[in-house]
Amino acid sequence: MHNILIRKLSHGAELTGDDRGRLEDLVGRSRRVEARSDVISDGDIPGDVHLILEGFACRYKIMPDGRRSIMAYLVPGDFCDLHVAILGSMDHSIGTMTACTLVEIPRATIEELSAKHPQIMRAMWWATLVDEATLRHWLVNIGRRPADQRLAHLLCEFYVRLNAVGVAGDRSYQLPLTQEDIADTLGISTVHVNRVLQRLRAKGLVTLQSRALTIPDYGRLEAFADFDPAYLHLDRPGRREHRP
Amino acid sequence: MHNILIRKLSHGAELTGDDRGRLEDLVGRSRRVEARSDVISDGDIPGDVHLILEGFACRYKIMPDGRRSIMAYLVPGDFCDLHVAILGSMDHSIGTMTACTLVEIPRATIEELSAKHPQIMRAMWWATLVDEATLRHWLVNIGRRPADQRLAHLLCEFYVRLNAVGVAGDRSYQLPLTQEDIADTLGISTVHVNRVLQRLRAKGLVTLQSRALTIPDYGRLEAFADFDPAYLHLDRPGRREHRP
DNA sequence: CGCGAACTTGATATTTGTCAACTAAGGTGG
DNA sequence: CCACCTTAGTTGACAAATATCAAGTTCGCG
Repeated sequence: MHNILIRKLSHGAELTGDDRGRLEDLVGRSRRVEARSDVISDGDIPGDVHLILEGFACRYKIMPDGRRSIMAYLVPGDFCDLHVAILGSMDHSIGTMTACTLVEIPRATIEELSAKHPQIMRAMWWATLVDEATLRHWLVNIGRRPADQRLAHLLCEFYVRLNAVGVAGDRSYQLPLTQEDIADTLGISTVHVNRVLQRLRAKGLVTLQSRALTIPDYGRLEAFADFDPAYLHLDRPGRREHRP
Repeated sequence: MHNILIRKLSHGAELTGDDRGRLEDLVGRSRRVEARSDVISDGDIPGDVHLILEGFACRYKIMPDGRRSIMAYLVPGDFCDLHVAILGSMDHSIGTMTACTLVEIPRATIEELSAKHPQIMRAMWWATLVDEATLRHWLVNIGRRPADQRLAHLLCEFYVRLNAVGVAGDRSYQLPLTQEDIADTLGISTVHVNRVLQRLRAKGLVTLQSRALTIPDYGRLEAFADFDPAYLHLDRPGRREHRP
């Protein structure tokens, strides 16, 4: 059941057979969370580390004036709160976009794994580093690109990440976000998202209707957005495995 | 000589005497880098991990159109490129603001430490997590706050971080940044930085002349910026140690 | 003293935000 | 199956924030 976890961590370090065995024996409770609800809230000190098995979620923070800022999206295989195992309490919330299935791994298990299985700790550290690289790219994206490129960049990132976990088609994927979600991600207003989206449509770069995003020519979108997937550290550069 | 490293890592994990001994024996070459030059460049695969002993540096990236984005500042005790030990090549550059003294720790040493000293690896992981939390806060700052609050927030962060490493005064510190640096950090134009700075001055929140920043009333600046230093995970919440 | 970099200022253009109304879509109960 | 109702998406007019350009001015330094 945790193939997805092993697959993810294998990217980050050379796991031994023992490491893998240990990970396979991990039987966290699995938990179902409905769409548009919180998995963990700002200030919580969760006793378990949550891993997404299925669904689509985000990290977000509500500011004192009520505005929301979305700082990351989480797809299957991503950890929600690995950092609390080390850092203490949550300084933001995790909310679902779609219904999600999560595994809850007791914090003590993480502690034990990291004490006794250096390669597993290393792989988790690696996962943290990839998240950090992603955040740096988001910062560049929001800080120095105009709204239309920002949006295009986000859509490219989704395309690559969703393909990597096998939940996207050849030139389209399900994007369970409202325009308000996108606005809170890119730091622009909802109305502006709407207009920018129309501009991208007019340029023939994307189509988005009833949560289905289509990219007629991915290369063109990538060029427009100045997107380079290297920072995601997914090894399949294209989208599907090579099958002879 | 590496007191500063031990001090930093001690925040992140319970180091054993053996761990500390191992860290004390670390004699990396020390390297001097002049102001306004690159320590490591985008695309490099450094053989050493660099740690700042003294001085002030930043992570930045140049975009295809020549614009620059500054994604982080580094002060004494910070790692420049811990991630390349795990991740591969640099996806951004490190540049100095002032002259800096760095230690170069061979990548192999880091590998060995992380294989044999779980607490040290854990502490380095912790350092990564703090950097990540900082990036999330920067993202919120840039994405959802107006320019004057953004700048105030940045100045608060410097105040707390510089105090924690003992290079700031009671209500002032040296800020070796030009207005252009600040612009590239906050994602606004240089001219706008100038105007916003004047507004902060007019409100009596800060003074900045010839690289010296003064904060007459830190509490007021903090409130204005909606700044909460918790994400930095430095234990001294105020600024100087309690001396009876 | 002079030179270059950093800072400052004003005028103007562009991007983005806000407000308010309206339309379309999806879900629910009758 | 339809009427209704709520939420998401769309539009226009206007306001505010920020960018750009161009011309000074000041500052630090050789």
